[in-house]
Amino acid sequence: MTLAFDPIAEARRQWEEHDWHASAPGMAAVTSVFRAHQIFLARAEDVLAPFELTFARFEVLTLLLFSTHGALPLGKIADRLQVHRTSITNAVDRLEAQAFVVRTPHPTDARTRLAGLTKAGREVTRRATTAMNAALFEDVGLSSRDLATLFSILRRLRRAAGDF
Amino acid sequence: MTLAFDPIAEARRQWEEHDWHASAPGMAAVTSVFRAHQIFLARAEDVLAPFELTFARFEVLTLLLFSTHGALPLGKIADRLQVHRTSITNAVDRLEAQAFVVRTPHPTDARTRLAGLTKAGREVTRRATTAMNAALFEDVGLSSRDLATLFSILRRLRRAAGDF
DNA sequence: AAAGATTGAGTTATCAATCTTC
DNA sequence: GAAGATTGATAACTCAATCTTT
Repeated sequence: MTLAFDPIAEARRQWEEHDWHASAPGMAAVTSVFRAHQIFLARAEDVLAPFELTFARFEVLTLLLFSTHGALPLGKIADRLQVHRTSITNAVDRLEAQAFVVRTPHPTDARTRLAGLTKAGREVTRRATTAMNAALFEDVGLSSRDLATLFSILRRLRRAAGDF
Repeated sequence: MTLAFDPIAEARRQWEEHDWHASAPGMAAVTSVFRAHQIFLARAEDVLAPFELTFARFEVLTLLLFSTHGALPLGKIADRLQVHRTSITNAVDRLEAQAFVVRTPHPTDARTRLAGLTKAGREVTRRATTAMNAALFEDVGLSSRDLATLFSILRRLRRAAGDF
């Protein structure tokens, strides 16, 4: 669906017309981020579909792959991924049903459960990551300079939001 | 939940360690966009909650408010908002239940249905927009220069994705 | 009482299939 | 047959409430 005009620039024009000058740049920027997210998410899901993975589950898998012991408490995963704990319960349920992950008891705290990669999980994560690199991350559709600027600006935003 | 380090910079470091140098900047940029989306969405939903609106429904309302006749075919709304038609059916169902919107038949094409704002819908949209401007768009947490740069870079991305 | 995890309810999104009208 | 919209199924997220363990 290609439009004959930039819909966000059009919205910004509307904002200006209503004398919301102070809000127009912020509105345009925020809306642009929403649309960029939508574009990237669609591409990512396309890449991951053959592996029977969603982006949410892919994030859990990569986090486990890069963690020191290949296993993490569910709450820790939620903190790192900045989502609700129940989302992780759900994601791990599905990953466990796919035999990519197993829940194991915490060695010293019986309340805590660890999610750990299985052999199959480690394998699919490697293959899916390779696919994501090739199909999305290596060619986002922006110049190196733009990528660096984008990261830099959004890092300030994340900093201001208290991420780190 | 504040971490002692920047989780995305940490992920980029992992990518470098695995010799995925060509993918690291793209991964960091894409992941940053995802997190920025998450931050903005949470803020927006907080602002809209008192009006009993979600961001998805707010988008439909503002589109109708700014359309010439205050009413649009459902398919047109889906095209402009770049979402699936069924999402609009669902959103309009709820907006209609809230009496913010009414479905009316298309004057010449019986297949098409128009979604139009009610008086209450027009009012809540105005109030919600004012709140969104004050609480989010007027102070995104970035400088004017950053906002402009962000918009400019993401416009190139949207252009490359075929949005306009 | 507090922390970790899960269950159930409610919302939103997509997809496939269906229905009506052109 | 194609276009516009809806219905039913599925996935994911959040929230409130609950259960177990500390």
